Amino acid sequence: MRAEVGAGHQVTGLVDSSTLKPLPRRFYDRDPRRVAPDLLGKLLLRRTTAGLIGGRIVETEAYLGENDPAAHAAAGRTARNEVLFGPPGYAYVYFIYGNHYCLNVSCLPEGNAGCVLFRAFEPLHGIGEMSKNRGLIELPQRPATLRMLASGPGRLCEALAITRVSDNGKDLTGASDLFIADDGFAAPKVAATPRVGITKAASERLRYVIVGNPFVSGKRVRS
DNA sequence: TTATAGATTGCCT
DNA sequence: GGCAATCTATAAT
Repeated sequence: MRAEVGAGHQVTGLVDSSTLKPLPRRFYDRDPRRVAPDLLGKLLLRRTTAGLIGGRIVETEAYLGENDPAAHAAAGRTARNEVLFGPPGYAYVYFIYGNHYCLNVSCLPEGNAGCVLFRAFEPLHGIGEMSKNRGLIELPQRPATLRMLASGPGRLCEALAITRVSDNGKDLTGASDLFIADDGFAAPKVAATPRVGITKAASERLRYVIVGNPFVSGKRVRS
């Protein structure tokens, strides 16, 4: 039997949003292989006119910059990826497969193009608003349908209404509407697995998940 | 200028 | 489990 959703995960409950402050820039001024696992358990949030929406990050991937063949930065600096080469803590949003956006945060100092891809979060705030953004008519009640909100990088962006035009280059550490916060929750157990959906450097274990969390994308988490 | 692969998702069998 | 959708960046003519 699968554990009840939320049990063991929504430990801290819903924190007063006014107390949540963005993680500082220095958090991102490190190797993405450290930033990515450290982001697990943090909150990815957006302030909207309908209130606070988002949830707890449960899955991330590290991309290492120009020397990582799977990274967008591998081709060098272009108009598309220039945010990656800038200072840490900024949103890099790109459009993929003609259908979906993906959200990353730049890491390391200016000139270094490392980043972390956000792949999934556990919905906590604004379930109704995020359902609307995802085009879901009825509010999800069961784990299986709650997973449809933000388990996967494309779904995650749609749930938060993230697009390249509106969010690429946005400072995630400042007073912008999009930010990442620490509410004190600590991920019980973290695992590193191969990255998803890539063909180059596919054997590198640079995908990080909260072990056993039902909101991780894909079918099953390897431990 | 044309071709192709892509850090995905959802619908079909 | 297979594959179409749909568009963009980049490689190939």
